[in-house]
Amino acid sequence: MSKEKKEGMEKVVSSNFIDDFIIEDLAEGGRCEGMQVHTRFPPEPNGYLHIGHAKAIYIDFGTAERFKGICNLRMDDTNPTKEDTEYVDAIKEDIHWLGYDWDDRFYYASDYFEQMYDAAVSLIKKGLAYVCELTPDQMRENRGDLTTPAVSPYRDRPVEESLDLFARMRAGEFEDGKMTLRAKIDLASGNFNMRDPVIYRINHMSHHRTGDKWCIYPMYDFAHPIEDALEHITHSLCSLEFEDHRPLYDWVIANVDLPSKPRQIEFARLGINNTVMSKRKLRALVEGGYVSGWDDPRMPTLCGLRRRGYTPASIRNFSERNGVSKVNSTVEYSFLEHCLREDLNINAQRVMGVLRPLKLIITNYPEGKSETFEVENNPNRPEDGNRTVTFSRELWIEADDFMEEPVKGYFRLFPGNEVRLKTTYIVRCTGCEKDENGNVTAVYAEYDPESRGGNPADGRKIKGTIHWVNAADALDAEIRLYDNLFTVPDPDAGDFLEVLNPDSLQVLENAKVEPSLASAKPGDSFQFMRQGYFCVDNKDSTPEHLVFNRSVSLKDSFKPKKK
RNA sequence: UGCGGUAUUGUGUAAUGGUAGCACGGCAGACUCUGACUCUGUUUGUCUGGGUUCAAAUCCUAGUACCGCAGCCA
Repeated sequence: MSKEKKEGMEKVVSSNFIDDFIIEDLAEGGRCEGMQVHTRFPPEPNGYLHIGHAKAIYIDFGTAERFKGICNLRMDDTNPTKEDTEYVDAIKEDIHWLGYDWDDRFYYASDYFEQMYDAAVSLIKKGLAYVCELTPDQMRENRGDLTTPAVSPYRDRPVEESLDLFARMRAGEFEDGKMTLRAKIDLASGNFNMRDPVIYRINHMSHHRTGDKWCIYPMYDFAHPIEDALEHITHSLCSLEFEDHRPLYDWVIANVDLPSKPRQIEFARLGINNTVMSKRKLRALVEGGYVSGWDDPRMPTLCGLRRRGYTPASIRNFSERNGVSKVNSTVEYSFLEHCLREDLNINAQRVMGVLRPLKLIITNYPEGKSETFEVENNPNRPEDGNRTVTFSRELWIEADDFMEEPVKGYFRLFPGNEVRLKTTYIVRCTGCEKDENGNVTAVYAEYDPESRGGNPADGRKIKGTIHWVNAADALDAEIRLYDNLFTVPDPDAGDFLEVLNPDSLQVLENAKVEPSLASAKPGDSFQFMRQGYFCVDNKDSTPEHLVFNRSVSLKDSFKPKKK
């Protein structure tokens, strides 16, 4: 769906309700006629970004992009008790990785503490703010309820007195929790955010950037509109739970002298099934040792998804195709996987890797002989060229590509059946060898020398093609297979730790992969033919000990039919 | 009981008074040196009841359900 903006403007593709509002605002006589759209992404530096943030990033940066506007990156660091500088770089890295950039517009809310203080003073002078001495407990008791108004005995404190107390709050004369600065709005409002909200609190704690310069800090509701206005943000996009805060946002904009008047628009945040997204729960997974860290490949964090093998394009597509609305919704995890497969199918090089190796011995192929074949790297991109694979008498094949007694519909290797070994020869299974427990230890086959290149001389149809690696020069590899972290679609419904999937990680120590993978770099993605997409682990893989993560399996429509 | 939101197929999202469409999933088939990819077909939907209109997902009205809000968090 595309929509025409007013005369002279570019076409906006992929319109949503936010775009519609902006189009209105930009129109003749609109709120920001003639202005450049200016948004911001304002994370609090208190944790790692996750796939839910990717949606917000897509909306903030993407909306600006569609309107040929700009988007700032701003650390919303108004609460020193929760924030740390360690997260700042990780946040920047993740945003850049996704493919977005803020040029030189990187800011901190703490850059504006002085202006915010002045703004607070101006409110006091206007009689629109007062110093309140209710303790946190007392304030809770006096908040009233749904139908009963709140009360504060300090509401009518003279301006001069509030001015004096506020200055002394800043000077550090009072201990934490002793007093607050409150906006004087409406103690009887049905919207609790308007019942004289606290806009400054005392907190004697070092801030990660301003150190000990301040011992009073502005609250989000007071700080955010000021940050937005000072940066000339035209549209402040945030998630639905701030809808109730918009009247307060607008109140601050209306009552503080500011250089611009931003508009807040709220959208629904992203939910995905079979995982959790709250910072608190992700932290519990890390700190409880249920995962190896914030970048564990099972985590929905951006660093986890990156390590898992997710590409920036797949996540951007996922975000874009989910759309933007005000409906709380939960997207199926399989859609994220689809977006990854779609990208990697086009771009990932094909290789052969055997996850659970089983020896195949071609009894009529001469011992000591070997020959080479050229294989295309990616059938979707001929320009990616070919590579060479070596074939000889002993190969590794996938254990489940052989069944001594085939199920109905099975057309891989079983005694008497013919199968093609990818790009090389057709072989007919002649039997297998078993140990004393009945486990198959090797499979025997005879090859058809006339089928070099994969096609039989007489034109007979061969249904199955299986992948293999040459035993003589195969590389050992560790392969990590991942499954959902949780066994239920909605782990948030109850105690999420109760429904952890005990089998979310499976390690295969003895995989065999083709020698071309020796030069693979950390993070490189490949399609292991007939298996799935795998990437070189960006932490644990070394040339001596290759480690691959399965990013996502290939779809598999084979269902053994029970007769 | 107050305030603010939201309801379109299994899931997500379009349609802004004029054929309810798209994507994912599912099912069936074609193709195939990946049981992949690709292609084709197919299934299922406007929260409910009234009303306005030639025509309603859309407007009006009365309900219902769900989500969020009573931090000195963001």
